[in-house]
Amino acid sequence: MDLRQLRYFAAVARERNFTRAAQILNIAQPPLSRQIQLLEEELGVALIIRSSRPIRLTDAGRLFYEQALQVLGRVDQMKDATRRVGANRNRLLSIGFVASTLYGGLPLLVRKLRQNAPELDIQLLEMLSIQQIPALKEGRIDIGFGRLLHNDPNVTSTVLREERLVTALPRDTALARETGPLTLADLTGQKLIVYPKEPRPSYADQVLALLQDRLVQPAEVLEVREIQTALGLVAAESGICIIPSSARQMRSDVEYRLIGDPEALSPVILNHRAGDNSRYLGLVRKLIGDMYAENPAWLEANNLPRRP
Amino acid sequence: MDLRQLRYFAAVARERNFTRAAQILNIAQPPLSRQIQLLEEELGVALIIRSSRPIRLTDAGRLFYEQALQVLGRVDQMKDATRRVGANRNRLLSIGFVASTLYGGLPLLVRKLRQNAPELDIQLLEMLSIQQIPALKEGRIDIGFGRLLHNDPNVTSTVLREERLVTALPRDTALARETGPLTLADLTGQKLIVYPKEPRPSYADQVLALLQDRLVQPAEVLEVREIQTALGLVAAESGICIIPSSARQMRSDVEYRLIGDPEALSPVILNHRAGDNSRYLGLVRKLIGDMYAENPAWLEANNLPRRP
DNA sequence: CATCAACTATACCTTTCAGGTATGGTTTCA
DNA sequence: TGAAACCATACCTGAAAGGTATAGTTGATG
Repeated sequence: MDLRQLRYFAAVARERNFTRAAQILNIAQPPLSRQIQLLEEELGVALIIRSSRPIRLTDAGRLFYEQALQVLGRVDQMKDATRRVGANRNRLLSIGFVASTLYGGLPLLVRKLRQNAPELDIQLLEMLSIQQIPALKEGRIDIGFGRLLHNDPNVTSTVLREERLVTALPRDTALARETGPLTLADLTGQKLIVYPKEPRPSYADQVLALLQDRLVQPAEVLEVREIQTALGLVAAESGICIIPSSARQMRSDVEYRLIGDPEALSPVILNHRAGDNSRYLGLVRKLIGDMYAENPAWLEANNLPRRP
Repeated sequence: MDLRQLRYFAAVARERNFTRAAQILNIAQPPLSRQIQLLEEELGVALIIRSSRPIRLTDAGRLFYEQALQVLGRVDQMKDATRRVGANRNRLLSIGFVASTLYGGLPLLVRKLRQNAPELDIQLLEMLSIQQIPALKEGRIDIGFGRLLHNDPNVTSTVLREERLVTALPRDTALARETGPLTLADLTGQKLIVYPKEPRPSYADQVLALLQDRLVQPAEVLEVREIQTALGLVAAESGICIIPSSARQMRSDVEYRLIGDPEALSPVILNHRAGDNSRYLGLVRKLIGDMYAENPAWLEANNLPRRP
């Protein structure tokens, strides 16, 4: 399979006609026919129903068509972005982040970065904590914001803050009617939703370890792929979920209650390559320090007293 | 450019060594070298710094590397999904939706669909109202949930409900301290954020027309790409935004106030191909009817009295 | 129902280009 | 400085993309 075949297929799918598609592609009809056949053979799936005029797509073909358009669009964007960075001599700063840090200061940091270094091309990539390590080592990202400590000597980690945890609860439930913080023990017998399901170890393991250390037994544990799914299930009254405090902002139709236990914390960790002394990393560190020095409301609400 | 070149580049970028990458790819080093050169020529950008051992990537090369991995991953998923639909004889139902319908019943509809038709492979595709029309006509999607009426005779639209609008306001502002509904006239002189910026016409034009009909003049109009961006800016106190009522759930760190003017409504529209009498469309209609007949809290809170 | 135009598949041929081997040039390290 | 490792260039081969010609299929029309 290659991009050429995707382009060919998209043209046929759009036109519903091999002959016209071939004209548009500026090739002859028989090689177009053969390329589509090769594609179908590789996939082992019929994409086109040829015993009708105009031809029709199978369900698999319809799915493939939409996906092919998306991939081709992605490739075009990729070319544009690469040319932009290369042609303008822009410097690239790639930032990996776990979804739950999106509401905990990251947007503000990016805005300040853009103000302080307008020549920077900033690429934001959502990825799990454990995925940031190889990405840093391979140079795919320059810094990562995660929540999991690791022991790779090639990657340096700085705990920026310890963020408090909250329980996300369906509305109109007994726990939701409590007004003060809950304890981990209060969660005994609840149906617990954890994320991310894989790869492991992940934030899910942090939550489960926290409960186990307190000998708290949930009624059931449901593992899901990502935090948005988890919160959606909470909203649908399918269970409760423990999330970092700042991630409350992600969803307004559930209740959130702080967890009062002192160990109910999740670190926000800055990862970068060991020995990296690039000036943009220095700038990032400075901007984070400035942000924390302002001690804004969002920082105070979600975290322990700031480390010196 | 083709996928082969992306795979080759990713191997070189990973290994930092043409010779080793060639071994891994099971080809000889010189053709690998040449393919990378062809890629660089096509892009017009140097991706690799060869005057160092190990070789290094340029910034453009680093960006390209990460993007290439993502595209290759997407292609693998696409193959898997296509094979799954084709091999299992699953039927495919593709649903296009605007982001703001995500909290207005769509997840529940999808869940009910899955229960009622387990043989269905459901593809959810976020796309703007105006993009749903060609997607329906081309068979890329089967149904669409949008908010814009159109006049294409090949696409049938059904207004499911008229959803009330709310103003999203930064916290601790004068308007946010009002407790009852606002009027459109109350928004005079505010800095207004509208979305989506393009393509037009869009929901942004609906909002602007509403204000103009009431001769309401915002201080400024800021156009952004999508609702999440808009709400983020509201949270950052950069302005206010008019959104459909159910989309309140998307963000909890801003205030929302209903707009009391009777014309402050946004239709939720079901689009499908004219004459489409497939049984899944019938099932969707039935399930929607059932959902509305239950008159759940979310429906009552956000909408006008249900149509018969 | 038969015919015909439009369209897709198959057969065979030509051209292009991907990949191979051999060798030259460059970088790094002892 | 020399040698090893590694990347680039040159030239060759064969695989595959694309071409023309023709056979087979569908659907509309009389």
